[in-house]
Amino acid sequence: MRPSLKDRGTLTDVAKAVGVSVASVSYAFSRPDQLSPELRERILATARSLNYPGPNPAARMLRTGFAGSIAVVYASPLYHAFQDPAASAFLSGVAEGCSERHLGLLLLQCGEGYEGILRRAAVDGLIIYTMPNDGPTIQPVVDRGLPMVVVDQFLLPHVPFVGIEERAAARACAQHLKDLGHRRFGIVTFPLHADGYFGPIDKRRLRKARFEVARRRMQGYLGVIESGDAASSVRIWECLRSSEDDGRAAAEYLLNQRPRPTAILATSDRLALGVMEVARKQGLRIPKDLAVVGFDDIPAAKMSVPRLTTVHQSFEEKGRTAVAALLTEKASLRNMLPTKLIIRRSSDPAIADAQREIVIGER
Amino acid sequence: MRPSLKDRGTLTDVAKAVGVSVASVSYAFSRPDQLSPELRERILATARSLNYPGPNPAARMLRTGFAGSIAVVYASPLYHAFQDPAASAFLSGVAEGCSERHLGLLLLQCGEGYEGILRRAAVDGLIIYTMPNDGPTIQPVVDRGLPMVVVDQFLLPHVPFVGIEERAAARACAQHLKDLGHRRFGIVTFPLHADGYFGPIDKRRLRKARFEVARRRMQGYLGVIESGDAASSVRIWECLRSSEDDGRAAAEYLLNQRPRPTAILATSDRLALGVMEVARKQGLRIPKDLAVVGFDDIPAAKMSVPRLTTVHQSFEEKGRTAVAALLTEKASLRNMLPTKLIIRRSSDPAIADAQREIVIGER
DNA sequence: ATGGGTTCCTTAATGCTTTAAGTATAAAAG
DNA sequence: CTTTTATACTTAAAGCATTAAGGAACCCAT
Repeated sequence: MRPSLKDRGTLTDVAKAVGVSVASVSYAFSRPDQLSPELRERILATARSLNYPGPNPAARMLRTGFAGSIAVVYASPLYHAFQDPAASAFLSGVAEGCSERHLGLLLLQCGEGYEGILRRAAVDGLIIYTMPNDGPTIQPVVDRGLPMVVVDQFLLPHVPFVGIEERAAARACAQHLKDLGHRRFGIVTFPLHADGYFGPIDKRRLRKARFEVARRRMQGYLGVIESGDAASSVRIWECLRSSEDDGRAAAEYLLNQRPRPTAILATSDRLALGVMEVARKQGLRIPKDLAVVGFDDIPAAKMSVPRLTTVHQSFEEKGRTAVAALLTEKASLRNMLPTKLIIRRSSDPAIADAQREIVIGER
Repeated sequence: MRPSLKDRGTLTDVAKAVGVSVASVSYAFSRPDQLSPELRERILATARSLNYPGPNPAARMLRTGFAGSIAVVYASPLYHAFQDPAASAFLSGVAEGCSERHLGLLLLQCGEGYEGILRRAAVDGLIIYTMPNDGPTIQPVVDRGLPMVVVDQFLLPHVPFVGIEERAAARACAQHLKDLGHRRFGIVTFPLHADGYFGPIDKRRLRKARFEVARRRMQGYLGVIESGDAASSVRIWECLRSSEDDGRAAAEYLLNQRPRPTAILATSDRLALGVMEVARKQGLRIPKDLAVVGFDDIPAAKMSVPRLTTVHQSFEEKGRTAVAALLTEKASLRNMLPTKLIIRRSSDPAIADAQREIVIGER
């Protein structure tokens, strides 16, 4: 039988068995330079024979105040993070940052029932990712007083932020379509609120939006669409999640409006891909009958037919930056990463297939 | 300025300020039923005004012996886990299991330089995922005496295992191809050893393989290929990773052998997809000139052209099962999940496009 | 008035380690 | 032979909380 944790001794037991002080045993494990090699080996050998599992992590942490890992706090169910390409890429970047520094990466969900673990998690810092702006949810986390960073969401006072210029990027998308002559728009967005609603929405719901990223992208789109003198129309559909399925549902609504929109802006590529699928099924030619623009430039965006016009941003870089900002004493409060508008065939008939894409905003 | 952790007090300080015992303060935070609502509110209010961040997780853990999270130990660089569809799906299942039970999920990398964090990580259990059988790497982890589960790798004594019948599933793939008349085979596998080699390999390297999953799948393939009286040939290429790129490299080698193999078995779908790409570029028709079979049935397998014949397994289920096995007192030592051979067009010309697939081994 | 049951709070033991500072001994320097 | 320096180990003081068991005060029924 594998010896269980309970049968095992402590530093003190090992010290007694060897006949040295506990300090020596501690040094044997964590500071070899403080001991003669012989004594160290004797201690480690005795430890092995006593099935001593090594210094208790909790006691060590209590003493040193250092946990050796950082947490990412995620608003949606945790397993979504592994299914959504954007979240997945972000976590990939965070993981890279953690690995480099030999830190563990703790994934935490927040929401009702999870306050306990959020308060008790043994970590050295927190990366808060895309949480809605609902006071109570985040308060226990903030109260811990741990180093924090917020990513792709509303700001917290004195907490470094990592993200992109959402509004400007969204404006570029809308402007691109407007320049092509479009005047009747449809917008598909992932949730603005965490209330489980999906369907068409009005301006009021928009103004009170709790999810900052969605709110800003909408502001960007609408700012452009509603500016200028040319008459323009816009319909908005809010989804429950950011998936192709949700995009399909949105398209069913938007494409049945009369007059039909000639261009659809989606706050994510997955939504846009769902829209394109329905459009194609309805016999619409993209981009001739309908222009579609996504957001994020996930890998699938350049493999769709036609290729999807979208805003490129690097989620991996975002993850790495978040870790760096978390661990830097005097990190900048605003860490804005660059974006580029990538014009592909789904919006612009002038893009030949050989040309593939035009990049705007490259550095 | 946000108050930092250092300025903050302890349970004792709060107790003194309120004029009660530390026990009462502790109860105020973790066992409300032990206190009158009035006293509890008074304590919490004082705690807030003192900027007390709540019970210290390390101290609590030291006392209770419970960390509130479990770890997944991953052999490759952590960020690979977010890029590989199989690993990602597995973690998704683990995440689901953790969320359900309100546990945190700690991602740990193993390998040189990571012994420290592996020994010190504050968790209640460990899920060991696809580690190679290289004694020293895993020993410090095993020595901790924490509850463990191994997944998709070699067995450890008295440690529950979660996985599939690798050999049988691989046999089914090879048999399927043999039944179709194939006699000249190519095999593409992800690493058998952790030594960074890639290229053609011989039987000796195969026998000493350190990665159990690859070893078993190869045994399954070869057992079928080399049985019976009909003369058959086989060439094997070992890759550095399990990516489309690696599959392409393998195909460059295998498809240039003369006589050319008529069927290629890949230990993962990503490898198989890479192979198909190169085959197509070389003007080979699949499945007419070359049959290709993958493994895992990742989402991309049914979207490729032609669709990919493969072995279906549920990684999500594997993740959920692993968590359950880890947390169950008397978990079975062998938790074998079902697989199905999914025959699609990439191997079988008889599969019409409308038919899509034949499933063998469904329960 | 007595006994039993609650409710609310306190006592006190315990969990296990890290590390600055100190001591003893031996080796090197003067 | 004394003094300095280095090495090897020990002393002892934190670090912060949980929880079983105990006690005081009160209520209710008999």
